[in-house]
Amino acid sequence: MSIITIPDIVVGRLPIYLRALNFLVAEGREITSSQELGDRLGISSAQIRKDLSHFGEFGKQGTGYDISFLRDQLQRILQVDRIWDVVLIGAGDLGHALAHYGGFSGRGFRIAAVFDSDPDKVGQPLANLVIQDSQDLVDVVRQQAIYVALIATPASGAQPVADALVSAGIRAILNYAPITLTVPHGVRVQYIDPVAHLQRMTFYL
Amino acid sequence: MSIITIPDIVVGRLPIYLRALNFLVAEGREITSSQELGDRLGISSAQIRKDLSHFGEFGKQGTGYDISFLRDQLQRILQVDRIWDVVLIGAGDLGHALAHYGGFSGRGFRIAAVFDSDPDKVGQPLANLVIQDSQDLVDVVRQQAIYVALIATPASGAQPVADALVSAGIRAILNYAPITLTVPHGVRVQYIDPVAHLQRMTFYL
DNA sequence: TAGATTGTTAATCGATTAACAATC
DNA sequence: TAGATTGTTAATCGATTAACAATC
Repeated sequence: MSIITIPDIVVGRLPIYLRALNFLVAEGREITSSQELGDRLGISSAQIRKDLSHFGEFGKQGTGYDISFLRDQLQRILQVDRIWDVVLIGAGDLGHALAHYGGFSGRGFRIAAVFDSDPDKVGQPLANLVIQDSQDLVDVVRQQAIYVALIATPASGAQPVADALVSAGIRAILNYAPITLTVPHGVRVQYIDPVAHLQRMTFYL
Repeated sequence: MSIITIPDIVVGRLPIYLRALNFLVAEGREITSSQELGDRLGISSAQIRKDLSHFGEFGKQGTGYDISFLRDQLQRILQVDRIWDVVLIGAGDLGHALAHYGGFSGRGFRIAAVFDSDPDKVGQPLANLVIQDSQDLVDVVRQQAIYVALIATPASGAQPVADALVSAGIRAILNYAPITLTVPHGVRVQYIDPVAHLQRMTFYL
């Protein structure tokens, strides 16, 4: 038996390729090349071809890639040729910004429920939703069969929320709280910490 | 002549180490080890020791690391033992969330100016600032000697804004717009695209 | 001292790139 | 056909890990 695994670093570049292809589609372009794509993204053309070769043959020698076709293929590979319901925990400023963000739909995601533990917020409307009580988080996530979560709570609440999410069946967490989460094997976590990104740059200034 | 360069991937982990050390300080802890730090972060102890060894010797054999001391050293290395003024462009939902975010101060940053191109927003207060006209962006950034920027505009505006920022002397850009920016050598860019992070995880679901 | 943990070396592992045959 | 660009191989490059002497 042979298990073929795709390097995670390759998976991480696919959304960037997809984003660029959508941009090219919006520009009205029909054909591109690994060279052009690489120039735009600051990635070598060889790397793009190698990355794509893990999944199949999507181009034509001498011509390049049909942009719409390659986009469809990447959407399929990343499983965003469907819409994923997402649960949002935390209805503070960041939660509000995420709830109003127009960029999820069209790229495979929809915020389907919002939770907060503040009694003053529970019951209030947020975008097209109503803020629910965090006490009901596990039940609702389980019942609605939601597998993707955004954590937008203060750092102190993030680990307990993550534990609850995992027990409710969540499989992917995007964590905005500036803390490293501990989750069981099989649950994926990505982090967004703007300060960490800034600090990575000030090193060079 | 020999140029010793630190791998960027190492620089990228330092803010994670720093964050964990601050967490340990908050817990009242005084000493830690590469083993404990690695367990918390999901990183091997060897990697942590190797990363730190690029910058000096910060530990004691048999004992480990003095948490406060190592934190101070990392702050110095990352140059966040000072406060960097940051300019924020875009006063939409995300801009509001960033302006109100309490996590910048204490980690080396302070939003010092906010800009938007919408005449209805210019002049309005936002957190402890007043939204300024994007037309004045270059002048203000230059005069206040700001080197770090947050782009929180729609995708369509991000590249022109980046061009203006570069001409104003900005050296580090954290870009929330879902688009790859083209900037001159010497200007650093980091990206935050929540959808890209989510797509990287749905691949595995 | 005995036990523990660092800093560093060398080996391993994995990712990137250069190059080119295949072919549109 | 001539020119262009893919997909793939092999070489290079770089990052991670295992192991251990040094030493607190």
